[in-house]
Amino acid sequence: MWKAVYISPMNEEKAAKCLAELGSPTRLAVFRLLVKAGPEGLVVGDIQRRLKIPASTLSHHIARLAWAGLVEQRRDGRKLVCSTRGGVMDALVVFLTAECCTGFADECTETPAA
Amino acid sequence: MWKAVYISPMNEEKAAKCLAELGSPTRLAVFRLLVKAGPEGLVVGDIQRRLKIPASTLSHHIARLAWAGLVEQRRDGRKLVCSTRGGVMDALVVFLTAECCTGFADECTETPAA
DNA sequence: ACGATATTTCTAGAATTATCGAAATAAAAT
DNA sequence: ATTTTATTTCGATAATTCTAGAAATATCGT
Repeated sequence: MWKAVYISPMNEEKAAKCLAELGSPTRLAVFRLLVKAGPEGLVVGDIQRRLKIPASTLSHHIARLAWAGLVEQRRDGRKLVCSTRGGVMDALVVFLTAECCTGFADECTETPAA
Repeated sequence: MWKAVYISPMNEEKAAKCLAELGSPTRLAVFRLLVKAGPEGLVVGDIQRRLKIPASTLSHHIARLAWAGLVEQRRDGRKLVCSTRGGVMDALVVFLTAECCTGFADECTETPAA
């Protein structure tokens, strides 16, 4: 089955921004949790309980993911639901595939045996 | 045409490392130059001339890319040839696609019209 | 209005990173 | 041997980022 999806525009600058933000192990963990959670997202407190990091630290990291456009937040009462922003990660993957992959993967120095 | 390629193993920790290193605009630019250059690679001095950054700064960034396993260097006389390490970027893209993409790209908040 | 809950903002110290000139190293050319 | 070319390592400074406690804000339930 095929599906038409909108991939948000990506360029080198935006890509670097996304890559840098995802480059923090903590933020990558947060982001992966949100991906698994799907469009319904996760409440900040749930993320905190799962990753066991102080609220202020987590808030900082979520803010950065949001700043990079990777995550969005919507308020639901006193809870803040976080979810990934559709299309951005897809765009990043498309960008990396087109601009940063060689297609020469088998010229790798690391052998499958190793 | 299909081609069998070896994709080096990837995990969250390694992915974060690669993402962080590629997250620097300068390093992303270096890496893209090397991708375009292909398996033959580029001499450090050539990269320096193209990007116009001081040698010591460039050396630092290349060292980080190498540390993350994204780039390798081989000596050719007094020149150092840099090239991307095959399979790593491919592995990163595979990882991101499998672990960080939702498949819900069209739930994007940003409309194509905008 | 008050207390409880959810989350952010403020603040600051510690750690990391970026930048680049100067000195050091390595290999080639003379 | 000395000089020239190519690149790295060193060292110092500036800037950024991480971390987390304390205080502030916002919302809900009573």
